[in-house]
Amino acid sequence: MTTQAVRTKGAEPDLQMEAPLQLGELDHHLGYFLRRLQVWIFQDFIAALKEKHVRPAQYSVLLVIKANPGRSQSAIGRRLNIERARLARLLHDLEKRKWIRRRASGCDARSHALVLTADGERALGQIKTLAAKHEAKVGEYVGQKRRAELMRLLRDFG
Amino acid sequence: MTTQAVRTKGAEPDLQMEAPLQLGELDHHLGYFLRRLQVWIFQDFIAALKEKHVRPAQYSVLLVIKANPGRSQSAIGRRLNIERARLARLLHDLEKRKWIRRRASGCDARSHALVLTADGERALGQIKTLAAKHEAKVGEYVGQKRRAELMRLLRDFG
DNA sequence: TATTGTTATACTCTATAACTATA
DNA sequence: TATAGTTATAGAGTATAACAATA
Repeated sequence: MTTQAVRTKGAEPDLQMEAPLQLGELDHHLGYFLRRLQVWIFQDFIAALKEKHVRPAQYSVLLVIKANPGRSQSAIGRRLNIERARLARLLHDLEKRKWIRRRASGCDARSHALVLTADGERALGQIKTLAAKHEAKVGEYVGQKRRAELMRLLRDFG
Repeated sequence: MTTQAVRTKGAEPDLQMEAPLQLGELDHHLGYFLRRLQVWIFQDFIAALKEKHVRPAQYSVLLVIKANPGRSQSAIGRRLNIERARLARLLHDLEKRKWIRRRASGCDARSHALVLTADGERALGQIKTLAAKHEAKVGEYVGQKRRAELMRLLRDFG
């Protein structure tokens, strides 16, 4: 930290400072900046939900099942852009916790109708409380006005 | 796709339509929407750079080394938020391709001074051309105006 | 033939810990 | 003691392919 010091004209000789690193062309890539904020938010979410052992993808699946009870795995997967192989394992885990049930579809013997169990509803209630606290922290970090603008600009891609 | 049909009042009886899935509370989480667009952009980037076998993280490291020749691994890692263990392996791979060199630092025997090789400069030139085409596609997908607004709102977090 | 869901494999990325050599 | 870099391991996410059952 003290090597390769850069002396700026007016700076104290003893105060050795590193030149800040430039981003180069990275500065013109939207994906880079999206990624940086997304990672910060997901890390905060994971920390906030750690006690419940719920990851972002699991949370999103629980919410979409609650909002659309009885729908099939393929429908959920299409909505959230989760690959069916991955969703199968994710749901297997949620079923082991007794948070969801896969019922017979009735219309199509190939597909399952996904629903939350009573346990799942209860757990999701607690999870939502933690997620709301997390989202409040996001608002502080990003700024309420900027958060609202980002939501408006990004909503079309969800 | 034809089961669990929902008949809307004025719709043709034969045209069976699925009700679109609701997002539930997910609709109020900035992280979800950020993630959806970020994933789209990264998938497009990976496809665009497939022939060069360059992943987003590798690209970002190459650009930052070029913009800041001679800096240490820890400096690069801090700037891009890449963990030092992961960066060590990433650089090992770039070194195998002869795109970068780790020189002795001169000031601190523990650290390496990272620089691009002539091969690396050449490769990066071609890579940048592909990345620019990709970024143009991002502009089309997102909309030029929206892209500019997002850049402005997100730049602080990069 | 196409779709739903399952299992399996491989690769990337992330998170840790343990280790060395230097500071 | 702390930092720079390396190696190893485990977990999550992603991308495939192959398969059985059903449409």
